[in-house]
Amino acid sequence: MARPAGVSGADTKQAIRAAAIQRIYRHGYEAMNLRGLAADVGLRVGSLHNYIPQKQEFLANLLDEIMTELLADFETHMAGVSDPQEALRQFVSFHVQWHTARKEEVFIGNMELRSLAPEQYARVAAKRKQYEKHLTAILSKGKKLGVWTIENPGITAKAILALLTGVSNWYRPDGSLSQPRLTKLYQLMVERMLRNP
Amino acid sequence: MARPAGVSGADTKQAIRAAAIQRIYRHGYEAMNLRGLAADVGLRVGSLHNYIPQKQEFLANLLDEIMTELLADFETHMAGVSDPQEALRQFVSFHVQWHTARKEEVFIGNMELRSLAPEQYARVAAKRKQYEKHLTAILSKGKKLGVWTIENPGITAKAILALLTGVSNWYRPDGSLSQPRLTKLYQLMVERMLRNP
Amino acid sequence: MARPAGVSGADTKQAIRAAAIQRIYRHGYEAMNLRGLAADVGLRVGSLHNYIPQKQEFLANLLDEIMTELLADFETHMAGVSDPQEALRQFVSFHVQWHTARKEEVFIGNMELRSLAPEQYARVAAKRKQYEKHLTAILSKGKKLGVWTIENPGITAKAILALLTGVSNWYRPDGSLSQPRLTKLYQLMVERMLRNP
Amino acid sequence: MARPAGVSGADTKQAIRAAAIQRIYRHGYEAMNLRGLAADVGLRVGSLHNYIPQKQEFLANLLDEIMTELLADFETHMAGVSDPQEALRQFVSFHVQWHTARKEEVFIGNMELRSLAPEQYARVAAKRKQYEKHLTAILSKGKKLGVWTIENPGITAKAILALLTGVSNWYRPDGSLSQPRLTKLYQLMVERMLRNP
DNA sequence: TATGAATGAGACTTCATTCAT
DNA sequence: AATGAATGAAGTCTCATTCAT
Repeated sequence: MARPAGVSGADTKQAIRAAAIQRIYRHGYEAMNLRGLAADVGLRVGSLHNYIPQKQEFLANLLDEIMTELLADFETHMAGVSDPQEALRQFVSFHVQWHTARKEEVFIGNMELRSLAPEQYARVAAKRKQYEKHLTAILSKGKKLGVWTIENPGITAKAILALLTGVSNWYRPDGSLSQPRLTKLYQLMVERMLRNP
Repeated sequence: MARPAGVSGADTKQAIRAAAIQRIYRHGYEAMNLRGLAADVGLRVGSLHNYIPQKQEFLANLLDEIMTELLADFETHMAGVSDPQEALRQFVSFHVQWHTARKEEVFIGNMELRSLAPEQYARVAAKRKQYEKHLTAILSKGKKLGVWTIENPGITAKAILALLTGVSNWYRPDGSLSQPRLTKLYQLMVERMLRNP
Repeated sequence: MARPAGVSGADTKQAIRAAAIQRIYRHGYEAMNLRGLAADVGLRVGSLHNYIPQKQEFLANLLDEIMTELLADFETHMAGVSDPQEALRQFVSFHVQWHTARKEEVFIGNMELRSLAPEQYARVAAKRKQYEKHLTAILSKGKKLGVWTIENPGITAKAILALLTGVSNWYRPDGSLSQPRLTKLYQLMVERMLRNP
Repeated sequence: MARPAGVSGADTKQAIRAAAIQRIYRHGYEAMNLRGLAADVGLRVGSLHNYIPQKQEFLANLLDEIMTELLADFETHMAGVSDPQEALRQFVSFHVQWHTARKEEVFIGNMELRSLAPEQYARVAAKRKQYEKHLTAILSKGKKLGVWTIENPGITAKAILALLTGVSNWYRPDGSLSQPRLTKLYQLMVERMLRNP
């Protein structure tokens, strides 16, 4: 069959992206086969190749897009904030929100780096590092201003990121904990960790 | 061909286990192919089936063994400790040590659950949950005794686990940070998080 | 989309033909894919089907056209020649010229017969045979008149054809050898082969 | 099924080689699909990959082997011959014999070079060139000694090769022409081409 | 006339697995 | 215990072809 009436390529592309994210999240990139992905969006496997010429490139682009969006959203969120204590609160609220709202994406963004070719890896890992550096910078600034006691801002940043990212492992939007309450909890934990004695 | 002189089946089995852990850690279970695994230990793929009759079962057993060892080691480590503050310190030191010394194993123990069949999954996940419950119990006890301010021990346990487990993402044994210093750092962070105001 | 200004269907058809000859010459009919052919002439593969409804038929027509042109040009070239020695000289000059000027076409005309369906094959091969018969007739006539010593005109014709056609394997129009000189060389070689002792 | 009783890999390898030569000869490398090749030798397509890991490499090796054997046989045949007239006679008899006895192989050795990757091409083409140089050397020597009138030994070598190789296009071992007679015919044609006037 | 979307057949290749030796 | 030979299912990808727009 040729092109069905009223079908737009852009819609299909979005559907494929969404389906791929779910499959990669649940079973990993290697286990995501194109046959299943095609079925998810109502295509035959041959048709998928109009949208995914190479599975490997598709993954690299997907991860790159995710990290790019994360960074862009982050910069929007943090615009105009300079006080480190406020910046940290905003960082936590941003991170918790993104990592609960788009947990599948951040999960594969962290996990499937290992499935990339070296050059692709470098491209995406650099963006991941950049995000981490934003947090390190906030901590360093607070340390310099004396608002927190931090011995090693680099390690502390990694620890905070691990702590916060862990939320995506268990949070359920339909659970008993509201987003604002959740954010508050994590802000408290992080602030206590840095508190002057 | 007959068995080459000086080679014991038990040695080969250990070598296969070690090679498999490295491969799964680096590229995931789905991407670990038996041909490559066989090559790692100097066998042909046909011979591997003397040790690994089924790839899927092999993974399930591997994950089960890892969790079993973790729990056994944990119980040994914690024997005779009952004070919650001391218990928490010991939990942190144990966890950090295990998750740096055997980071590949804990990583695949967390990640590759998704590659298990439902029944296998249940078996392993139960042990993982059991480990988490040990921490929750410590926190609950401390809360009851009033040594910490904890609103939700369940969530706090998850947060602490995420925080601590994160160490396996970046720690290098040949880096500048010694194990005791690392442990001390994480103990401090965790204690501050729970400290009464 | 509508037809771009200044583009005529006949031009496109010629461009496709030229591009196809180059691709078939260089990598063979089976390796010529329509996507690449379309790209060569600035079209998408879907548009190509306005000009090439069936790849297989396209090849058959192409080969048929080539042989038809060869025969027509040959008959024009040979008009009015009847003396066998002069006829042979004209045959050589014609063949060398055609097989250097249009070497891609004669090459695929010889090689890609095997890619035709039986019925298509018969149609084209008959024309090829007809060309060979012209040479055989010249040789037979010369033998009867006693101007050459030829034992087997059929085999000799095949040998001369192979000898002459070989020129297309190595001749470069921008090389050091001029067309007239080249023709003279081959005329000499052929005449010597047939010379009375 | 596993290994059938009494099957040797070496036999299978030879059978595959023979079947591949026939298929490539008849329809070209691109049109030779592994499914059909497997069927020819009574295997499933998956089994074929024990012998042909990569189709492309297989072709390159095949062509390389053919040229290597041709050169080796040639050197054996020409051992101890130094007089150029005798050498030319021996060249013709060798070439005609090889190109009738193994015409499929020489055909694909000539034709399928174009299906090779550049590096593979260079490897095989060098051997082809080497063979041609043997003939050029014979002609040059005869020219220097004054036994033949040759203006351009390079072109003459190409012409002779084309003439001789053409035999593989039409010779049938079960035809009316015996091998010795055939050889004699071609020796005569070649000698006449070079004869002093 | 040109395009983009879709198809289905078939290509090469990978892989876990089986089993006679 | 190890190997080589074979299998079949499944994987990614290519391609000629169709057709609504």
